[in-house]
Amino acid sequence: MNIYDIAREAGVSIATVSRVINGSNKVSESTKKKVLDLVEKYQYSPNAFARGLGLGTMKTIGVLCADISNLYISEAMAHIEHGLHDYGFNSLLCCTGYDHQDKENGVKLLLSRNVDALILLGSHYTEQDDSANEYIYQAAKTVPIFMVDSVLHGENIYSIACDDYDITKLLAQKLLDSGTKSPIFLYRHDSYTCRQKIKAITDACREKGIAFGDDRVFLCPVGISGCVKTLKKAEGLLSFDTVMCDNDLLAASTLQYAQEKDFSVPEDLRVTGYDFTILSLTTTPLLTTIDNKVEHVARAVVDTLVLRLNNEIISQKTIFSADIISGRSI
Amino acid sequence: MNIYDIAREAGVSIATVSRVINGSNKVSESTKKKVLDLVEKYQYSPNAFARGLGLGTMKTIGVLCADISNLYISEAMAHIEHGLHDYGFNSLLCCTGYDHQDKENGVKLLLSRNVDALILLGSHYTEQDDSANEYIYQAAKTVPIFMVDSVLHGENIYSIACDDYDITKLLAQKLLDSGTKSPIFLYRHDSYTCRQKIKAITDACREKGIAFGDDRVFLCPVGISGCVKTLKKAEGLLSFDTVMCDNDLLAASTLQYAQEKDFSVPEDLRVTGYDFTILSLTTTPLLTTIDNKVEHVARAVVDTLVLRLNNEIISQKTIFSADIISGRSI
DNA sequence: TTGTAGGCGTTATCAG
DNA sequence: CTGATAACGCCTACAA
Repeated sequence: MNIYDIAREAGVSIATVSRVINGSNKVSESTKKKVLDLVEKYQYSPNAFARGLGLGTMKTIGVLCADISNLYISEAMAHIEHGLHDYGFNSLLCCTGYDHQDKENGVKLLLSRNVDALILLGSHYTEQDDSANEYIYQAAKTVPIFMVDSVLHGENIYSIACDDYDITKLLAQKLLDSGTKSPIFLYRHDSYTCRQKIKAITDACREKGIAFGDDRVFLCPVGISGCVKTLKKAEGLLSFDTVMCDNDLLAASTLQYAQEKDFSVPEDLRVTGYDFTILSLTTTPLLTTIDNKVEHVARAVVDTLVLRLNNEIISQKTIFSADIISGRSI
Repeated sequence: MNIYDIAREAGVSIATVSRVINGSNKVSESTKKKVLDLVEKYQYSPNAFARGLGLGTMKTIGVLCADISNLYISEAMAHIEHGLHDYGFNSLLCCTGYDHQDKENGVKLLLSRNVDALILLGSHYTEQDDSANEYIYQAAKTVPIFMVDSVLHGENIYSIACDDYDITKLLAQKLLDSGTKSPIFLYRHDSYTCRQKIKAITDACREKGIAFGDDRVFLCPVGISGCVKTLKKAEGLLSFDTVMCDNDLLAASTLQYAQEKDFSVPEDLRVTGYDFTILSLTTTPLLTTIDNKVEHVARAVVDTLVLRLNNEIISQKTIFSADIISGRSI
């Protein structure tokens, strides 16, 4: 069933049918009704590919993320999808994992699907070595790119994130002011925000005359057990009274470690998370964490994107300020 | 840059370019190289819409879910996306929420985008009143439909799920055999699996001569606080020594309630979750929960789908058996 | 091995 | 208000 079939049966031309479908007002009520009745009767719906070919768009946004099962990412995705949906856009999802080549392939793949824009969700898409970001600059020549939770400067690239440096520094200062003498930092994957956080903690420590070097930063293997193992190994290398984590899962894992060691939190060990996910509300004790405003960020991404696709002038960088959520873990 | 541009510059016809692009072997090495060089030079990639129009497919699978930020759903989605990706399919995601009309609209929307198949992810897509499932039967006339975690019988509809009834009954029996006298059940949204679980608990209780009626089944409002409130209200209505939950989040929330009331788990109150999500591993005590094999299910969905699209004969119903994961909450 | 030409189903631009 | 027709860009018989 295509537009010709409808046109034939209605006794009109395909142009008229098209007009009716697309709500042109230059159609008489009688013919409009005739056509709409047939559309209803046959449940006709125009072929999306043909339409896409003609219009040059299928109103689809490509969304890349490293891992949709990540708590923060999936929540961000929920908001983004919802927002895009409201504007009539669909989301083509591509989970790339953390490998650089796979990310590059993911971008290429979505571009080959003629998406209208690309959202790079999560701070794993900005590499420290800027030449590794070349594929993003290249992609930006084809469609506008929206970086969520990382900042990258370039034409047709828009960044929406939180002030992770500021809030982490504030949190570190708060910890140092209230008794922390020897913090360590845990992360699972390198990322833009991760680097910001490490820098913030380093700066806060320096200002208080406390040592914080690379030796106090630990990369954890996968899983809760990976984190626990890392902490046990760390014990042998240095002493620590505070564990600041790149995300809530690492923090929750640290709580499990504390339990195993029979440390009480926060008396024996202080722990902080990040992202203010549901995990921070279900642990014992509740986690002190950072609310990085996933909903605001998501809304900003969608709004910015839609404006950009309407060729309006928009800001290349939007930064929200995060909040410290006080749990019972510090 | 389109196929004509490439053809012109290469001094060949578009047919030849097309052959090269699509890896036909009936092209001489020299012309192949000439074309590929230009493809590389201009980074040419065929227009996906035109291709889709001609071939009748863009190798896209529509995936509907109620809420991608749900822990179980997002994990399932991660596996499904990954599997589809490996087979060269892309995932068009649509989060519908729990409202019936929105689900129906979601299906219609994805169908209008000419997806090759539809995955209905999560047990919220099968309504008790079968006439409410009519939209699914209708959709199945257009594309094959894959129900994940719920079972629906119909032409071109394929169901992949776990034996939620069996495992829940087993869990309930285990509880009843080890001291539980007055269980209650908590859920957040009605669903196929939810109904299975209630039935299983009811049957297990009846067999032990224990009362379990509708008065022991509670619908919780949103959030941890919603669950806590529900439990506090329940206290006034009846007594209970065990809280069986429709998912881990409700179980984790119940632990928070227990903490507030200064109940120790499992001595004063026993709690069980469902889905074996990360939550069950980060609470104190660890949750006893059900592993409903998200990875197996996801793999089966993808494999079944791909076979079906290759017109192979496949089973309409695949059921995995779930496992009880022993935590410390019972 | 290569080229020609038709078809995929719309939308949009002109005429009328 | 309506219709004829040209794009849109690709794939693929069929011919050469």
